Amino acid sequence: MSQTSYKNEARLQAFRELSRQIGLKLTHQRLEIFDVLSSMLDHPSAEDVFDEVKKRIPTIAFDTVYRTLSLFERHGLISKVNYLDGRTRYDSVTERHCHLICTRCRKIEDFRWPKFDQLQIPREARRWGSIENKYLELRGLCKDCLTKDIKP
Amino acid sequence: MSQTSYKNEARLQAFRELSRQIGLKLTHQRLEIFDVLSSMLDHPSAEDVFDEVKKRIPTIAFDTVYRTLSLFERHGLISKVNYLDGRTRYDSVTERHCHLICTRCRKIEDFRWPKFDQLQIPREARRWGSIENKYLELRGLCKDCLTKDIKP
DNA sequence: TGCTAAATAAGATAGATTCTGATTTACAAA
DNA sequence: TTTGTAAATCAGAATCTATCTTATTTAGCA
Repeated sequence: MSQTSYKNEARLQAFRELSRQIGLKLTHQRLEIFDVLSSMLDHPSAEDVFDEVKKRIPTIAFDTVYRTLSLFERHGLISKVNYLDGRTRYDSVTERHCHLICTRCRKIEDFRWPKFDQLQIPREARRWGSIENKYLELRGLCKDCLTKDIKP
Repeated sequence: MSQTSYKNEARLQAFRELSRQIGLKLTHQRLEIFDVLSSMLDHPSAEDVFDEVKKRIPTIAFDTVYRTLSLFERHGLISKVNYLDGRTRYDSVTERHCHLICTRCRKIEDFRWPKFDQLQIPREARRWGSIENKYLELRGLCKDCLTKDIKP
């Protein structure tokens, strides 16, 4: 029925497969939401995703997008960025990585840091309980904002 | 005028000194807010701090506490924890440390990890811009929640 | 093809954060 | 010490993100 040409058929196929394994129903909305997020590389908020999906499914409700992103994240199909500008931002990349965050323009970039990934968690932390996730943000000013800073 | 006996005179003295350097006015409210936060070791939210401060200054406005914590954080006098349960949580400890966060009971504990602090930031990240802050959370289940999990 | 549990739409609600405008206060300078 | 002024505070309203409710629709199975 939908005439959408998916931007990323391979990732979408993997998504279908994973959803089936997890037991999530494959609705038209979910496929579009995932496809839209995959094509947005700037870590959009739920509202940003909603605005894009709306172009494909005009009747979609914000709540559906919001709830669906949250669902995907809970099941590890996507990841989210915590940086507190009040709104959660999402990322279709789930491989281990951290984020470079510009505290001025709020741009978020993915970043891989194998040395950090390999670092063993100290015994003291392991005694605390069971650690399931390491979440790292590197914050500062991106190059653009730095140069703007010099000549404002 | 105030009969409050500050819990931590030494830290408060350092706070006064730093405030002066930064150019922040030393109001009765600010001193109480800082002192209250220093005495709370469980990473309280703005509202938690407000509830405590209210016992000392019954007329204080929530907005004042909220804005003041935000101000302190911006100037590095205190730090904040990002974990998304919707509300920001604060910490009077500003020395480099990271957080152990229980995703079930939402308890937050400070944790020092020198090996991580010493890790050099890769060139790729330094090219991105100027990194001013490394923010790390270790998330999982604390011992209490783990044992509850076994016998519910 | 029909059944049923799950998903969606739409709008209301909750809850955290921020803003506005009037009043008060810290602190510097006279 | 007194006074002037910019900054801080109070009180409550407004905003904005996130969540809930209920009726309707749909995916996936028998």
